[in-house]
Amino acid sequence: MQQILFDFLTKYVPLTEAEKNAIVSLDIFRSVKKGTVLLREGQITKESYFVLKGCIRKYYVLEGEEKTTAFYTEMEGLTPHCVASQMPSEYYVSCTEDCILIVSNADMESEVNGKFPKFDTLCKILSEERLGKQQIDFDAFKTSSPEQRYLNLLQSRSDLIQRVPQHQLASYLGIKPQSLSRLRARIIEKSKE
Amino acid sequence: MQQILFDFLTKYVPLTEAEKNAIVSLDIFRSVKKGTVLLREGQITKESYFVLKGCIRKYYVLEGEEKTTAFYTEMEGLTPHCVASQMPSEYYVSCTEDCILIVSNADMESEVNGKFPKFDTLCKILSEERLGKQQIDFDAFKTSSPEQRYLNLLQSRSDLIQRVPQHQLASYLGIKPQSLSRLRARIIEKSKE
DNA sequence: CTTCTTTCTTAACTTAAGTGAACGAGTTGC
DNA sequence: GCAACTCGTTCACTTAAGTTAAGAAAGAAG
Repeated sequence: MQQILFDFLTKYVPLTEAEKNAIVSLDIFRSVKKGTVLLREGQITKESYFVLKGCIRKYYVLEGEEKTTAFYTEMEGLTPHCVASQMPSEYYVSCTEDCILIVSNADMESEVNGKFPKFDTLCKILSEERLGKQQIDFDAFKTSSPEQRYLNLLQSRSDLIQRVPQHQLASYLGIKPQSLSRLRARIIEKSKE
Repeated sequence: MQQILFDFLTKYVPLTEAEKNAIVSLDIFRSVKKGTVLLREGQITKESYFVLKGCIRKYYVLEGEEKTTAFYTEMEGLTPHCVASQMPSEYYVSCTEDCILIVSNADMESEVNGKFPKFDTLCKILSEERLGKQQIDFDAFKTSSPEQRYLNLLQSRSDLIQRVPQHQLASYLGIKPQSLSRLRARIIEKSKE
């Protein structure tokens, strides 16, 4: 399991054996059961989550309704907003599948950064990469209709459509579950012609 | 003008006189006329833009139509996706007003970072702050209707509604100009009751 | 000042998403 | 095995956004 992490990291920066051992000694690997809530609305945490296996989900509860805004799967990470702001979280984070996660602590990170400046560079690269990717995603969302968004998802992250409940997918696409059902029926109808 | 920049920067990290002089000597301040296109689709640039005064706008041209996805006003910055990827840009950047900008070059930045490691820290803080803010914005966009988005904009960035053409605002809200007109009329109608 | 263009609004009509309700399939728990 | 629950789908109806077109208002150019 650790090897998966090292394979991922060394794509960005080379790591010495000492550095690898330092990472392992942090004891950050954690197995989590499906349905576990990692963060609740109102909580303040210093933990960030990185998915090695499985899928975690971020959602708001607005007027009693769950609104899913993001899924994180293999090799994707989530640092809750409240980690930086130290304000109560506006949203929940939970596991939609059994997961193997890396759970890291903000304090711990700064300590590691002190010892290995390389990690600072790594964090900067990763955060800028994510910022760029997210901007593209946001732009695509703004400029397309629900149907286009669904077709787009089918292209870019078709695994999500298989592994995630439809009603969670719906709010991820910015619509209601009924509309997603209808939209899918419409697409199938079109493809028959 | 330079003082505005220093005031902004020293909110994040303290700066020595030497560092301030180093910044000034880079000759990065630029006055730009309204309507100037800073980046075109298909171009590859290494320039980032930071707005000291005025407003710049990011837009796609899809099927002959302009789709505005972001505005950057005072103390906001834009690093085009193509700076990191070195792939042709998918979008345009232009000035919606006369602007005073800081135009910085990726090569230049790494040079400055070498001399003053503090700037590396500053970049990391700024990029993480922007990432967090953008995630919140994206979530709010996904979980709300066009009308709610407009009311939200009225609260959080009412200046934009005054200073930016309606048809650009419309695609920023993910709708057509006609729908924005109608939506505004609807809101006024409601408030009369 | 006049002309041309861009921008904004309004209207009628079409299309798609929201809403509320109902139904069957699959789970869970007793 | 049966009741309770969740989940996905379908239907009828309502509401809002897309589309096409036309006209008024404001700006820019000559």
